[in-house]
Amino acid sequence: MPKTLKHEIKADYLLEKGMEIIWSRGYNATSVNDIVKAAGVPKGSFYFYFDSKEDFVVKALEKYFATISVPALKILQNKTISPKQRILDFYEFRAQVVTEELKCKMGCMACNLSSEMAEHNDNIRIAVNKIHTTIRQHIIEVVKEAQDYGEIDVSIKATDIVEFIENAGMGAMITMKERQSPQPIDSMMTILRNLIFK
Amino acid sequence: MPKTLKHEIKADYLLEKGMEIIWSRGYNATSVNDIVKAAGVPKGSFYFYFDSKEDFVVKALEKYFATISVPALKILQNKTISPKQRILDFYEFRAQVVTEELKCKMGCMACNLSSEMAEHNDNIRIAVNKIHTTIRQHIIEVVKEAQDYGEIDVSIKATDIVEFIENAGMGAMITMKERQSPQPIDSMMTILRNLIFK
DNA sequence: ACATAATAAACGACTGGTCAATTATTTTAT
DNA sequence: ATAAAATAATTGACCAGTCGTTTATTATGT
Repeated sequence: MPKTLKHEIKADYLLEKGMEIIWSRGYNATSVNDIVKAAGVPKGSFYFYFDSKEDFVVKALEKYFATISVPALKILQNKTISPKQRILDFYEFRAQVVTEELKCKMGCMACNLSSEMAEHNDNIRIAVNKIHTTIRQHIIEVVKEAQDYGEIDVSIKATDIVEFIENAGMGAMITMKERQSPQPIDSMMTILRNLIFK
Repeated sequence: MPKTLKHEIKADYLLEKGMEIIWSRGYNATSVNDIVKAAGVPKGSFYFYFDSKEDFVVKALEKYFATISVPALKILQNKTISPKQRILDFYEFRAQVVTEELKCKMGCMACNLSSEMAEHNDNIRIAVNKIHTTIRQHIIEVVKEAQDYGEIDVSIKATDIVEFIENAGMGAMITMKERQSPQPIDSMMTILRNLIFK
């Protein structure tokens, strides 16, 4: 099992092309053929770079986290801005990506795969859970900062409120796809600004 | 296209057996073969009772609403109990179903199908949207009652808060499946009792 | 006899995955 | 420096099985 530079570049190209398809159509509606066709690569090559379709999706999730989630998490670390404002900026940024950049169509890749596969595929379940746990931990840290700073009520535990908001975000993305409208995301941002982080 | 009693009974039997499979595995991971095998019916018969797999799923969603959602909505109509308490009872009931009866495995059928299919199948998207809209409307009515009754703060619009909570519920069910634990649902109930409907 | 209900068999297309053969690159021996 | 050997990378043809759907035929009740 070699790991030359060229090998990694081509594997990454397959991941890049395949990620979008699986993000949009899900696991079972995406065939290996769809992926190799999108990348312009012969089908036989796929199994030189990846053990299986499942292996590909786990690695695509890792690439998703690195390219989509990490940049958003960076907003939370900007110490020149107050903790509460950083959190609002973070959610504003994600809201803008899913509604404008992704046109209310695809939602979040990890949420989609979790909903479709968590019950039936442990490797995928663990991969999405790792992503979501990491994201939550980063937000919790800043909520605690905001509580220490006196910006957010300390009467409710940071972990509980973050979990609640993150769950609301997942649901809002499903509803957004269901209505083909950014309204559920906009509505959620209003609640965040006026009720949770008032 | 006949509609005798026997016809409807057998079609309903197929829906009953197939509903659970699609609820658990989703649309693309469930084959027509899986459905007819579970019902002990020859494959050819399937297309005597249903136009297509898509038609079957739309009708399975209608059956889902009638058998799963309607009994829960009845709790909201119990006028002997205060509006706020009815809402908490309603969410408590649903929490119990998904965690205990369904063992944290299957979540909500309409949410699952919405996440998987909304972007790519308009008939299914419209069917799940109809279910979710109906459920929300019933909850909104009781929230407004509670606001008139002085039990709930009127500073936030009933539609917005209900949409937010319903979205959080969807996300909590995904997280529940992802962690194989009732904790996300329990955590949400805590927030509902102590923060939203305090 | 006749319409309706029921069914097995079959359709072409597609599935995830394998594999032997071919080509490209690197290492070794002279 | 060069030929030989070894290893790595790449490929399309192919596997057995399944997909959703259609159809021709048989069974049933009137």
